[in-house]
Amino acid sequence: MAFEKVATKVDFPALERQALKFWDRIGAFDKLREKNRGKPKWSFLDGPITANNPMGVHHAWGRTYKDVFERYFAATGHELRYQNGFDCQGLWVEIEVEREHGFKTKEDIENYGLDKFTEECKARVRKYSAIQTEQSKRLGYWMDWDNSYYTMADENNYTIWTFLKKCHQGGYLYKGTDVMPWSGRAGCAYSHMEIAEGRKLVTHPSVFVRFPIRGRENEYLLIWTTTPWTLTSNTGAAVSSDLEYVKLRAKKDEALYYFAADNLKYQRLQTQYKEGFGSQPWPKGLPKLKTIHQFFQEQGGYEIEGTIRGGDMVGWTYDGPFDELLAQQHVGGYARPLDLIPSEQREWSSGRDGHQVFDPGKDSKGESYVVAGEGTGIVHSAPGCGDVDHAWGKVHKLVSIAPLDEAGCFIEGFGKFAGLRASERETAQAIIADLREKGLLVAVEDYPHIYPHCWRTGDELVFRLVDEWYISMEWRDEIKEMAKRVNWLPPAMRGLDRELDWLTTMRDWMISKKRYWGLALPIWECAECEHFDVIGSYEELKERTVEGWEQFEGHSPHRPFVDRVKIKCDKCGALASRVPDVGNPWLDAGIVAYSTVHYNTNREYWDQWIPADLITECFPGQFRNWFYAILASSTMMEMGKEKKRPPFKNLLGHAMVLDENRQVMHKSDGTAIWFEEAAEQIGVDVMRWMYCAQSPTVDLPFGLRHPDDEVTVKGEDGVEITHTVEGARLCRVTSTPADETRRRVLLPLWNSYAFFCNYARLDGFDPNADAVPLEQRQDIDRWILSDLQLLVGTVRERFEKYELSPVCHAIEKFLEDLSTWYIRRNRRRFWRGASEGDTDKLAAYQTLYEVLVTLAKVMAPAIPFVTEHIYQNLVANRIDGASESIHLCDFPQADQNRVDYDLSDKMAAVLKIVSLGRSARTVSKLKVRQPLAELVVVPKNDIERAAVPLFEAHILEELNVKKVTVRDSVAEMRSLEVSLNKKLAGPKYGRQLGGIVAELGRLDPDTVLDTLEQGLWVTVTVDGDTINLEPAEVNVTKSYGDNWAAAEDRATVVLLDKRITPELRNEGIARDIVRNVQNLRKDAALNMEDRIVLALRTDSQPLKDAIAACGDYIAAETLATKLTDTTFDTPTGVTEVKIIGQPLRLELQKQQ
RNA sequence: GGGCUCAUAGCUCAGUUGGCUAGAGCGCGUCGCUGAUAACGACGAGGUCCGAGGUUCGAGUCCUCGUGGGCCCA
Repeated sequence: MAFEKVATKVDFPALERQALKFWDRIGAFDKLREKNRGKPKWSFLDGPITANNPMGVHHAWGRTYKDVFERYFAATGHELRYQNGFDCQGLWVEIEVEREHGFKTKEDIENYGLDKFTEECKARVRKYSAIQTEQSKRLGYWMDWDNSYYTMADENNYTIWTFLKKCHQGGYLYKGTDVMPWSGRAGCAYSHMEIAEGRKLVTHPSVFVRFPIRGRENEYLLIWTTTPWTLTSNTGAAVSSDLEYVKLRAKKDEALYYFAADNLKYQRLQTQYKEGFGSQPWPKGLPKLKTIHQFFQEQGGYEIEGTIRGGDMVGWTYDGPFDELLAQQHVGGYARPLDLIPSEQREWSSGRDGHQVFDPGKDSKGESYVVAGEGTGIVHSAPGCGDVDHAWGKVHKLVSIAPLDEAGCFIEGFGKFAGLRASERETAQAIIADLREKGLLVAVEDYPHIYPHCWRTGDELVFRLVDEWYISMEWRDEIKEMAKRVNWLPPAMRGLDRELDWLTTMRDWMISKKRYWGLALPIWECAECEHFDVIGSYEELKERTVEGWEQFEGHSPHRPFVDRVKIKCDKCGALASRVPDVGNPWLDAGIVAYSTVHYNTNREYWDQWIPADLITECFPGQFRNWFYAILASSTMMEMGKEKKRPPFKNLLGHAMVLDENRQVMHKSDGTAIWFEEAAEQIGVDVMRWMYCAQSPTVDLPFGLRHPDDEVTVKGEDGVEITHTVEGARLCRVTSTPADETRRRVLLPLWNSYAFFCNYARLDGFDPNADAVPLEQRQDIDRWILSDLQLLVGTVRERFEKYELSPVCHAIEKFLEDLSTWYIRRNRRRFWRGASEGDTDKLAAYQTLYEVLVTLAKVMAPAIPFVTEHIYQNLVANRIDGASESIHLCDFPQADQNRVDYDLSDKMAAVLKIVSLGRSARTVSKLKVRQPLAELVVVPKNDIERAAVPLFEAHILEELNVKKVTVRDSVAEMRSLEVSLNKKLAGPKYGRQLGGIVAELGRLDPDTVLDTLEQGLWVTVTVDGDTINLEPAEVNVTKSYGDNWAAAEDRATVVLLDKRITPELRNEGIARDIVRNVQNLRKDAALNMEDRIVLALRTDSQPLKDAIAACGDYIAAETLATKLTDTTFDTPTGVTEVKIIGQPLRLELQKQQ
């Protein structure tokens, strides 16, 4: 069966949709799994994708990696699991469901009903996981889509219970108080992992406040803060013992102030004022910050009365700014009842009685915590309002005063501030007014800084003392050991270093969240004695239930049903209830190396698939998210085992997808590109190649979405798509990088394939014919086949190392050689008319056929669609016993016996010589159509020397010369002129310049050239001085006379004979005529094989001469049966052209 | 202030264990090819490989110190 004709214009998205249908029809994926069943396993573990929104192009990079590696390892004969994962639980889902209902507060949810609410969360996850599944299929992502895992599944949740029980058994699980970033709107704390998402530049009123020192009349500590509300809860003032503090006497009221000497004239945020905060500029209209010196000058001036070391201030006590508040007067701190305050703190004095100056000491690197700089060198400390303060307070016995409730508002005990929301601007103003009234306010200013915000509600976060559940990180060293057993890729990312860095600095892991939709923490706490226990499985819970089981049974372990189950307290026998908190979602994702591989339910299966060979995800954030969570989970699950298993062997990270201008794309401003927009406008193969070829360390500038330019794209079966699944209007997407990729990779591949097919089809090439033995093929055939083996070897090697970008670059290089040299050089072998027993032509077909088929197989993992199309036309149904789909074929093997390094070197030499020859033509303005008599090559080595005769025919044809000769030296054809580079030498030698020039002229030019080529200095003697001239200071100009055009590359020289004889002139004209006739044939829509009669009319004698001399050549090249100078009555084609500036009329008549 | 990371052509980036005469694409300029042709190619200009030291026979590559960007954490 003949090959199908291939159009040179191609609609890639349409072709991709055909391939999808084809795979569906033949059940390609199932057949692949069947083929590989029982073979060695290659295990991929998917990091769950958040099933909360449709997929954008930023998701597609990682998903492409996943598919490409899976396809490669399937093609090399491995059994795979193909399990995709969806991340289902957490605040992000709640927020969207809340939004749909217009809920504002947590009460709204409780009033609505937890059962209905969590059911809707589940429904949302199901909806978007279905959408993402469809989108992923369009990406060509081959997965076992009916078997995706969901982190909300029972097995996932119960396996986390197992994990948490192990934590508890190890003594690592505890309930703690800490100061956590808290969102009043969301009503919950954020773990430190999460707050990074919402950091924004904002301006807050910051205050300089004075604290009266007790026992020192009219003397004050000067402190500074950007959060005035925390002053209500001040209990301490931190200084550095090593720092020098000034005593400043203000003239206004004779008050004496203490603060760090360096701060007096310190210009705060000076860099930011000039250069902005990272990428964000200094806020418009905000004045530059003043120095403390300026404040006091403006208030009447000051005098410095001396200095004091911080160490001498430690132990001083002072009056707090809000000592009148009830909260400040409560022994042991506020606002917890005394019996819930840790016992060692119960004796501590109240805030009011405990205000003191202390030195928090130095950090692990020996640096003081308190430094001069932004503030005053005296740091206001409120252990109930700041995490650092909290830690200091524990050490220095400063009580915690916690002013805020769940909504972020002041509680009772804070006087007139009760009920005010801490993050409101008015609250700060009320505090400031109060300070002013009391005479404690020294200065107020607007201060810009980057401050954490709730990443979902946009609320400013406040720091709040909370009860939360923690996993202690005492075992962090064991996680580090686990991290070290993993191969972190790409090496340039230094992933291990980053992870170890995180593991070193990370705090205890806060795993609770006071919300509704998520893992039910399996912690049951006794209402009477506060004893708690952790349940490790469904069975264990069932066993220990004393109440509520019947209400829970049959439900997933989610709120509210699991909350109904009560157990008996081990300690006091009272009823214990589940703590109402849900779990941190990274627990859900962290456990998947156990839960989804059935650790608890099918250990044998788990044994076979873990550790996974590969995980791959987008880098930013994952070191403290999934990479961390999965390592921590596995470390705990393996604890106590003799042979501890890492969850995976290789971790491949990649950078982010940005827009074409390297800006982050946002859903909110319409710049985020939806997957289907890109897929149907750009084409998935193109996108996939972009992702694969990109270095994983570099952000990918994908393209641009034009939110004002709405488009309609054709989907499957030609159905028009106008909106995304979520209802967003489809918009135009442009991408210069994608256009370039298509032009540079996909089109050359396509054109090469089309070229082959269209000739093979006319010639009736039979791919099943006996192969022409290698030794009977041309050298150029053996060369491309040799390079093909090398390519296959390289690709396999890089794939095994998970280095996709070099795979693509090697393929691109090969494709370029194929397209611009092999096919270009061999075109005539395919064109020439069919004749029996033309072995050389058959060899050309067989060579190109093999190259194309192998190349398609090599490229198939990356671009599965177009390679399938090529395979279907070239192989399937044409070769006996061929696989049905390219993705059912084995990945090519390199055949070392066909590698010929010597031949590759020689071909590289030819390419260089030809390039030099073209260069010589270019500089002499001798176009290639003009034949020339001779090319002289002076080779630089034996490879070049041998390459010239070996590939003589190609050189002659490519450069259009009559002969090529090799010479060992061109010294006799060359004249040299030595001169001085006066621009360099002038300033250096001054007056001696003239002498140097004269001396240079006396030297033997060949010797000078020889010296320079060895990189040596040229020595001359001027007026008795020996002068050594650098190579750069001496120029040697070479010339080869009027008859030769030269080009050289170091030792390689080519010379082109410029002399055009009348015969050569005629031939050149003939070639110009042929070219114009060919154009005319094409314009007249003739078929390649159509015969013509050709009429050439001209008054120009040179043209007539050329036609007379080369008529046979012209006729043969243009398939003219006859040449004439009489025009036709009804010509098939007519044109007037100019050859060497002379007019010529061309007419042709098609022969029937 | 600390950690990580980056710095190579006008732009975006390659550059393996040190072996380099430092490359590619885009852009720019000049030109060519002409039955793969709405495709394609060649040639050219353009680099103190951020700076300074060091190790080495040899450094874009390794080390130290700076400078400047980015990210993260305080």
